Amino acid sequence: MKNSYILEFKNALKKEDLKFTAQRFAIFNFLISTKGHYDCDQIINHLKTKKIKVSKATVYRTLELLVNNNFIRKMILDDGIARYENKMDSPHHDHMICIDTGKILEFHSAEIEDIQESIAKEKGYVIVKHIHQLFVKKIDAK
Amino acid sequence: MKNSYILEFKNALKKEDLKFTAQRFAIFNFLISTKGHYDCDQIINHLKTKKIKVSKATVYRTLELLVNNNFIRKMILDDGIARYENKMDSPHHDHMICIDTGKILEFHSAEIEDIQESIAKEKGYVIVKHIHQLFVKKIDAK
DNA sequence: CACAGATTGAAAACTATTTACATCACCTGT
DNA sequence: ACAGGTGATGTAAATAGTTTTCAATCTGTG
Repeated sequence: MKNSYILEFKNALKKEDLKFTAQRFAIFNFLISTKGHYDCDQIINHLKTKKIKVSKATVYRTLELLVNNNFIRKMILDDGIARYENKMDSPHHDHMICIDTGKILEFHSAEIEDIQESIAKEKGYVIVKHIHQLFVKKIDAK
Repeated sequence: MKNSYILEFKNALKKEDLKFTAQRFAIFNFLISTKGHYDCDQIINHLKTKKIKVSKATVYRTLELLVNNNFIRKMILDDGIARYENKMDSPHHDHMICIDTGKILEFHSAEIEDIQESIAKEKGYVIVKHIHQLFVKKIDAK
């Protein structure tokens, strides 16, 4: 992880008059150093393997903080469970989820985004955010 | 509601060896006669105004039945709450949700669907289903 | 280095949904 | 019409993810 990220994190905390704590940093550090998509339990388990114990409450509180400060992105699949992913190194994208393996791939289409925009505009709206998830399976799987 | 729909419903029940009951029909009838998007509580409340009392458990059980038989469509917004809508008279579409009013509009773009397909194909997948929701607000709202 | 106030962890509270189970209703054969 | 068996319903408890409460602990500042 780039050193500047830690600074950005500390600045974001300072801006909101929040304290830099070991728990907050551990969660930030894990998500910012990976490209995966994790839910709350996976984050706790990962930290546990690193001998870092953080409570569920703190994880959720920190995740909300990181989302609000644009360090990470929250996505809710249709199982209703929230996953979180690094947003700092990754430009906007949407997701393909393999229904057999659970594997999550990313995709992006400027074309789709443009069409979306014009559809909203046509009805007198602007898009604030969007969710676009493709649930897929391998072509060769029978 | 077209009479043939009732027949289709009865046939679907028969096919699964399920009984035609007042509760099942009330829920089916409400959703099939409307164009809106409703969650479980809204459905129960609506039926209550018609003096029909149905338990939450039965509503969920019936909704699952109706989804499986393609009478209705289930959509989960990112608040994690499931909404259900008539699928019989409505071709496939996606949703725009106004973040200020909660109003749900429908949209469809064959162009987007085509691009989606080719994106999935490119990675060796086929799309089984997809979720595409635009969270929007009125252009003139400040 | 002390202290006010923020943060944490544990457990309880919440919310939507699902399940267990006893009761009730429907369908069939008589 | 009636009895019996099976499926359906309602109530309440169980789940599961997430949020909140609150006492104990830690942090940044003076």
